[in-house]
Amino acid sequence: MLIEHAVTAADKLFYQLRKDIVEGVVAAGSKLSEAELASQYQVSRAVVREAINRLSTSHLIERKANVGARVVSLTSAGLDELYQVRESLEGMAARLAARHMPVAEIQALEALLDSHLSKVKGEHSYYQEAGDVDFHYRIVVGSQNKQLINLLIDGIYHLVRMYRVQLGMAGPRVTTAFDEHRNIVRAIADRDEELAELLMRRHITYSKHHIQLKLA
Amino acid sequence: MLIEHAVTAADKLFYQLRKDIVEGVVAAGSKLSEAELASQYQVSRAVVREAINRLSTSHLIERKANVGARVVSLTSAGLDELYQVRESLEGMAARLAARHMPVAEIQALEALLDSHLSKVKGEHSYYQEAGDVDFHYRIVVGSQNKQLINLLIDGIYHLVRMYRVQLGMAGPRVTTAFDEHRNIVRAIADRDEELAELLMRRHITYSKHHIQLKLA
DNA sequence: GAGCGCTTTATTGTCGACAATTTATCCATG
DNA sequence: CATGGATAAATTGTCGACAATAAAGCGCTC
Repeated sequence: MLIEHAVTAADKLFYQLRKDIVEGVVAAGSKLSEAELASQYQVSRAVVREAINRLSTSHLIERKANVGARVVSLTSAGLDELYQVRESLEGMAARLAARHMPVAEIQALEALLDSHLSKVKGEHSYYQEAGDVDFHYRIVVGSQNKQLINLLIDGIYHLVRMYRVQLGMAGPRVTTAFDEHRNIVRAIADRDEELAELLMRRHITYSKHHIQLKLA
Repeated sequence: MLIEHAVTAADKLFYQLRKDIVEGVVAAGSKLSEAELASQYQVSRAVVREAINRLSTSHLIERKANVGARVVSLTSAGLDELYQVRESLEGMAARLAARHMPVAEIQALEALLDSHLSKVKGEHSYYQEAGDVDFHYRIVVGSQNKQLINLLIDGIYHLVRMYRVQLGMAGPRVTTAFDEHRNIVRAIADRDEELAELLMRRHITYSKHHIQLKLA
């Protein structure tokens, strides 16, 4: 997983807030008061404002002039829209990864799946969280399209995680998702662009249905 | 075209800077000095910083901590990456527009093309600028996917325009693009999702090739 | 003369205070 | 009692000054 090093105070608060929002520590739909956050985190309002501004890049908040910022709400329609975009972009990422991903990175990805396999047998919890994120993350990077990488990694991924974390994602899907990952990597290793995109889109569709069960 | 009403001082500066960057008044690759901009536009550094932060959402600048912000540079590779993403997203927008766009909006879009047709015969300049932007804009809105709308309208569209404006876009393409628009609208009116996406993707590919001639 | 380290300069980051705007409260009026 | 408007409170927007960091300039050493 990528390590984002916080150099400035606004960085730290931004990462902290993003984490808290994704994990629901700061509730969805709640208002972000600048003064409140400033005293709570012991920083000036300037850094709070900067952190909030950056959160809007991740589509985690909505800001209105002279009114303030609110954490986005999680809705069924919102999940649909998000996953439509995600399917399109990540499908393309898988296609481009099949075209451009260096063999070294592909082998590393296969090794990652191997390490996941052993862990899946024991504890189910690890895999579906960090493991799945890491898997998708590597494929996106493998696409070698900076525009796409930014859009997904800095953008909608966090909102995706927010839906997944807060609406839960347990059950038998853990292991079936693993097989889907296997097949996607195989398609990439075979440089089969069509299949890689198809499998990735299908994988994401399954994932959406799984989340929607909780939402409906 | 959507009217973005500037309510705060940071809004105004943001829109102004975005316009200046897209049109090349502020050169691509140049550094954005906070102090310089503050005195130049007669505002405090706080609003300059806020405006610059928002520009990064549009992918028009790159910011490094403790160093500053630079306007992005226009490269051939960057154009490729941008248009790969654009093709994917706008292709999907056309597909969703064919599925969801209200008939009233479709008729308005057809009327818009009619009005363009008459103007194309006389002066070529109008159509390719505002006309084309307006056309794509309406289809994206017609998709009725907020996530997608934000990504395109507030995001990569401005970078797309930056490439087009600064690398030029003259020549015989003006009229052929008009026919492509016609066919896309027809597919949407026919609710033919597959064809709408296909034609949109092709349309964007043509557009890219046309720009690349200037860049190579 | 080239390269390294220190000092100086310039630029960004952070802070607290004030201004402008919105929201809440309260009183008057029908 | 509901409603509307004026006032008061709270919140965001903007400002100028100071702190921290990075870049530039300078002298020293080899």
